[in-house]
Amino acid sequence: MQNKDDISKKPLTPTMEDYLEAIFNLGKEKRVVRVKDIAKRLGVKMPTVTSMLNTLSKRELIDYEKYEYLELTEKGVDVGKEIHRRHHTLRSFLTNILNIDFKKADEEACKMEHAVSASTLDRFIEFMEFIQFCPRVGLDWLKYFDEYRLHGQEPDKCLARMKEFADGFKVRIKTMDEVEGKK
Amino acid sequence: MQNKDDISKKPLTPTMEDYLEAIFNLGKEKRVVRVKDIAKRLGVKMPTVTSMLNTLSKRELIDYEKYEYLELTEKGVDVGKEIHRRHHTLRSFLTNILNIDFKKADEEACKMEHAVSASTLDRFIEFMEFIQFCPRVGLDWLKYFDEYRLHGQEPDKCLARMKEFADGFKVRIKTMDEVEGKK
DNA sequence: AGTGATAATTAGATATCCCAAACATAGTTT
DNA sequence: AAACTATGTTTGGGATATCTAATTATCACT
Repeated sequence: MQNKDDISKKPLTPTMEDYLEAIFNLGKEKRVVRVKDIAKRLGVKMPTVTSMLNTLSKRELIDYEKYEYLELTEKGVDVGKEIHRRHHTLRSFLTNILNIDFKKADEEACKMEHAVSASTLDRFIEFMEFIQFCPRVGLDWLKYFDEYRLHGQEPDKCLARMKEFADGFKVRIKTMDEVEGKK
Repeated sequence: MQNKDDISKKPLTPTMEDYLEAIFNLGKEKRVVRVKDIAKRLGVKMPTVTSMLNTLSKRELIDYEKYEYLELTEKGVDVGKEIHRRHHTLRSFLTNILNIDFKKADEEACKMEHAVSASTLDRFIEFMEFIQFCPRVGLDWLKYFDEYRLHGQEPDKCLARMKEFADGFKVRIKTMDEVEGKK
């Protein structure tokens, strides 16, 4: 009993998290999850997968009998889903905000997902929501980031962009006033 | 010779990077870098440090003879400096943009620094510069992020904040026009 | 110079994660 | 059903990074 408790308290390694995420994703994509597919997805060989499956099974994160189909337990699903959420969020930040190409963003999100706590991840989400919704700077604003990146902050251009930006802003506010029927 | 080349090509592990960063930082803080200090900084025991020093020495990242003072080689300095740069940049993003408290930001930056490539890091830097300098949304803008986080996007408040924001914007543009002596 | 405290190293063990080679099972084809 | 092919597992071993306990070196002080 002591034993069991210890196991459930021991934190998962990043590697374990990767396996659980992969199994979670494969489970959605295919009828059954195969050792071969996990190996391919994670870039490791099959024996490595088998041994990790034994570890995850001992930790009660998957149901697994050798040569049989495998399934995540409830606990395993929770972890898999959470890691997937982190991956998706971070990749979204890297592609949509920083404008990094998908492949690279995906790779780096995969490493970052183990470094970032749930609460920090929530901040990322809030920040992205903020940019999109309120104040209505909106995604257009990020176009200026693109220009900034490509042309630098040459004062003239910067000023011109600022005006354009402020004008668009006024129009939006006016529109919203009308829509909401307020002064 | 083959051997040497192989060593120089093998990528550094995240752990090695942590040691190099720690040594780099300690080198700036103290006259000499001690095993004890590295151990304390990284939260490991001294024998662990000794064995890593041997590894780093073989890799020609530090100059090290047992019981003697140790120093980073040129190569080691490069790595240490780069990791420090990543750490600093990511922590700055987490504290200044996402408004995460220093301690937590520092911890997570320490893990993130190994996940992020140099080019992605550059994007983080550019993004932070963009927010500060051009278009002059500026750091004030981030105050609205705070409010957003705390109060959510209630339409009324959001509109009010938008107006405030646009007004501040006009003033700034006017000021800049005058400063730059343009129409 | 001798001694005691502090620092550093060696020795030996453990845990994690990975592999290749050999073996075993399951599935498919003839 | 026998043989062949896919897939999965076991065995045994290597690399990395960590620890404790025991040993050795260095430093500072009297």
